[in-house]
Order: sequence, then structure tokens, then C-alpha cells
Amino acid sequence: MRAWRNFIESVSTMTSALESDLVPFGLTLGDYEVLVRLSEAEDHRLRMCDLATSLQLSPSGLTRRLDGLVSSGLVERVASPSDRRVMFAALTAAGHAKLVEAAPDHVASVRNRFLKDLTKEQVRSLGDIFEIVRANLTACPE
Amino acid sequence: MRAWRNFIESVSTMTSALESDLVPFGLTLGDYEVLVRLSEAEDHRLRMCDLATSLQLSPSGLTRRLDGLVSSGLVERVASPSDRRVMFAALTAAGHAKLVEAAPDHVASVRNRFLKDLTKEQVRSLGDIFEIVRANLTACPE
DNA sequence: GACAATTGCTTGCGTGCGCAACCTTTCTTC
DNA sequence: GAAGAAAGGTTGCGCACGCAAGCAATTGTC
Repeated sequence: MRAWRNFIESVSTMTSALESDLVPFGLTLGDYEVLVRLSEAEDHRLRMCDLATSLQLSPSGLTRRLDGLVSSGLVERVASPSDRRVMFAALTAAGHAKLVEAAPDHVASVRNRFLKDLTKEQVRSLGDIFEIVRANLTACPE
Repeated sequence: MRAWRNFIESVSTMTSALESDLVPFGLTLGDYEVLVRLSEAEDHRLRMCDLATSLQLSPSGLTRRLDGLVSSGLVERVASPSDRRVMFAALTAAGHAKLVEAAPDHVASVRNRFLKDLTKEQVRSLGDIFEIVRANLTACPE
């Protein structure tokens, strides 16, 4: 339970800290996650629904989030030729540039806020632990 | 970075899982946290502002959350006699009963979703890690 | 080959929250 | 002790999100 309480508290302060570290770039943490997912995808594009599940976001949530990124010119919607239901979210050049600009700062932020005072050993065991937790969570969806 | 990605993903699936485990009790995770804080406080009551910081919630956010709990009869607002600015949030008998009813299930939920497949050693080190992280976070609020 | 059933995405609607503005009460300073 | 500063809480507004409903396109079934 001690682990739990510290954990909960850490999470919320940490995310808001990371959020504010992204403000100078005009990004929100959610936006950043979108850019990362797209940059890692083939051709820098993903189907909306795949992106939604990857972000653990509802379809409508993703639609709205993309609206913002599209109007900022970082992402564009591209219709699929093969299946006219699907829309791709595609990273624009500006979007890619924005990610390249923001990423180092963000990574440094994570290290600084999160991993700073941990030993290598602890970081490693953290990785192990959350691999197990994630596996456990995806295993029992009841 | 591996630690980080698994971490982020775990957190969001876990909280939504815990959230849904509380639905049968008619509680949200936020509500539950309020009840816990109050039950641990002296006389089962806390000043609004103390409760807000404890929950890492803005003043307005707390006001709204309390509105719900008050209209459910789980919490009541009590004016302070010594300082007429402050309002106490006080646990009602019904609120205490509700917490007693929901707590075992919730704790089991946490263990099941989170700690289930971890060794004692890992749980211990998790506690250590987030104690450090939390200390680090509160130390550098810049 | 036509008519469900399903999939993919988008639009009302409600909710929960933060921010800024406001009112009230207390503290500070002179 | 009176004027200004500060603290405690509540309200207007906007934003992000989930849910349910809806529309378009595709797949399945006979």
C-alpha cells in the first residue's frame, strides 16, 4: 500500500510537470504522443482506429485531438484509396519538424523528473516491473 | 525509455480498470479518494483547501467534486466556528459506511490489477522507487 | 446479387476539471 | 484602528473526453 500511495501521487504530479515542460513548444502531452506514434509508423501515417487504440483513446476523443493538430498543420487527414471508410492521420513535414524540435527536451524532462535519482539497477527493475504489470493488465480484461 | 513506455501505458489502463471496479458501489475513483482522505483525518473532516492539495485538485475542482458527494449524502459541508472563511468537508455516517463497504473490494482490485504477478522483492523496490521519485518531484517544482 | 451485420469515423450531449474573476473574512502594516 | 494584502471558497467560461447516435462504406449470408 505504501508503494501504491506513492505511486498514485507521483503519477499525477509527474504528468502535470511533463505537460508544462511541453508548453514552450505549444504542445500538450497528448499531442506529443500522437506525433510520436505517427513518426514511428510506416510512411508516418496510421489509420484513425489503430491510432486510437494505441493511444487508449475513444474514437471521438481522437477525432477531436486530431482536429487541433490538423488546424496547427502538424498532421493531415488522408483518405485511404483502398477502403473509403478509413482516414489516415499523416504526419506533415511541419509535424515531423516539431517533434524533432521538442523530443530532446521532453526526453530530458522525463529523465530529470522521473529517473534522476534512481540507480541503474532501479531503472532496470522498473522496466521489468511494468512489463509484468502491463502483461497482467492486458491478460485479464474482465 | 522502455521503463517509461510500459509505465505510461500501465497507468492509464490500470486507472480505468480500477475505476470500473468501483462502479458497482456508485463511486468514482476521485470520490473514493475523497472518502479515504476524510476517513484518515481527525474527526473525519478536513478544510477544503487542505483536502484540495492532498488530492492535487484545484479549488474549483474540489468544490464540484464535493457537490456530488454532498448531494449523495456521503459528505457534508460544515462551517468553521473559528474562521468564517473556511468550510470543512466532513464524512457523514453514510459516507463512512460506503467507504467500509467499498474498501475491501478496491484494495483487492489494486492487488489484483497491479501487484498480482510481482514478487515481494519487486513490490518493495517499487515502494522505494516511488518514494524517491516523489521526493524528487516535490523538491524541484521549477 | 440483395439485405443484414459490421467497421470506421464524425457529431450532439453531458461531465469533470483548470483558470480567471469575484466575494468574504482574516492578517499585516503603518 | 484603517487601508491594503492575502487566504479560503464559489461561480462563469472553456477545453478535453466518453457515450450514444448517426452516416458511409465494406463484409458476410443466403
